[in-house]
Amino acid sequence: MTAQDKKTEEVIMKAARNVFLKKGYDGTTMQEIADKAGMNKSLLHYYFRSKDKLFQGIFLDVFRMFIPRFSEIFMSDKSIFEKIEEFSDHYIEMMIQNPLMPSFVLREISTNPQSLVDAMKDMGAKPEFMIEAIKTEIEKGNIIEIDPSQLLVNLIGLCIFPFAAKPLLSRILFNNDEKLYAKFLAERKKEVPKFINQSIRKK
Amino acid sequence: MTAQDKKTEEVIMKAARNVFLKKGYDGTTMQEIADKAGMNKSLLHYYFRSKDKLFQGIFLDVFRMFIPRFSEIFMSDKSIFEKIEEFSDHYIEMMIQNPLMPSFVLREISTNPQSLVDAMKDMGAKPEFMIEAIKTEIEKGNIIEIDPSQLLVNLIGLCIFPFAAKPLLSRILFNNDEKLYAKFLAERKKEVPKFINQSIRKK
DNA sequence: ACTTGATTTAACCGTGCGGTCAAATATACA
DNA sequence: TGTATATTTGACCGCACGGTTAAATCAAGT
Repeated sequence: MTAQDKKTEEVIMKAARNVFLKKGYDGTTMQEIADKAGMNKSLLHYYFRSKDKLFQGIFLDVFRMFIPRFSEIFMSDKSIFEKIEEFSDHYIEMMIQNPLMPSFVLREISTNPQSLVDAMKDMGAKPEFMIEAIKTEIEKGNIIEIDPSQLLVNLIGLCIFPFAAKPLLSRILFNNDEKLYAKFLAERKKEVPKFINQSIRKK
Repeated sequence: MTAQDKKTEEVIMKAARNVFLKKGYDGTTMQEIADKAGMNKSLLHYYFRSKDKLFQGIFLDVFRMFIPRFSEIFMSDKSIFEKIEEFSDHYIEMMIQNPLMPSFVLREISTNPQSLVDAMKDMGAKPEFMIEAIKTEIEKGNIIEIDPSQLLVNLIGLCIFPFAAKPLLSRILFNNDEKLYAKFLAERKKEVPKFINQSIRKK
């Protein structure tokens, strides 16, 4: 009962996640999810009351993958350079494993951004920690003077952007050669922190 | 006749652009465009045969704004540092004027990326020029060794990302204070090239 | 075996979508 | 002014959407 219950629910969630990730909320129909899950459309409404409820669950799940190590990495006692290396490595690898996530999140954040920010805070992701960590490093003279918000956005942007713009970039840069683009992304795990640290390290 | 014609067509285009930019292709209905344009829904089909045709026109128009100065900037005989400054300044300013463009383009590129790349090439945007320009600078020893593709993606990403992620970033960093976020974006016009040039300049 | 409650199905509902069409109106020219 | 042509409208179509419901099926306890 409960076992079968969990299983059905998970089958639905998995199918819904795939379709929502690919097509976004508006582009997805309950029928398509039901087909992919191999069951009747009514069953989706039996387990999740509405398309909206189903989506909220999926979206929070996906978004949650972004959050947890955010603060953790920045609260360690390692150097800022190592933190940036760890951050880049961890998040780029995660997005290599889940390449549709960035576009999906960027696409859907405009719908209800506030609830997302609230969810973030509930999960314990406090960006102030990161801002503070950067500020401290500047005061200690370990890195050059820079607006911490600018640096933080640089770091996040450099990691996420190549995934969000993949359909264009892979064609423009590599004639749509998947292998080459995968290699390009993998190299960014080292390239991004190198690029940043070169910029902020005192000469 | 032609004058009124142009006017109606432009009214439609403008309304369509606004709605499409905000809600994307799937989230937009012909009825809403007609309402915003203050006319009958059938008139949209009279001027543009279908939702798809109307969208294609809008999208190419919007996308075209991104392209023209792309190659131009990189083909001048200025230094690579100045090119990066010009690029950042021009494109960030353009996105400040059209803040919905980045999310819109990123959202819709997955639908038919190839036709976009073709359109780009038709417009004379040859990314190879930029890649070559960077390669030359490396060979001349003006900047450090770096994969030109990586540097190019860094530049573009640093410019675009803060616009694509605005709903989240403005809340996380500035408690959703529009004025503060506008200031943050304006500062990036100087901050991005400074950040990049610091990283690639030989010590 | 029978009953009870949870799960799954098929048939259906109202709504809003993109799109069509014939009639009405405005425009231009003779 | 009359007529042909371009523009604009309102009524309508078929369809697929999200969602509901009542009946069928399944699982478990007695």
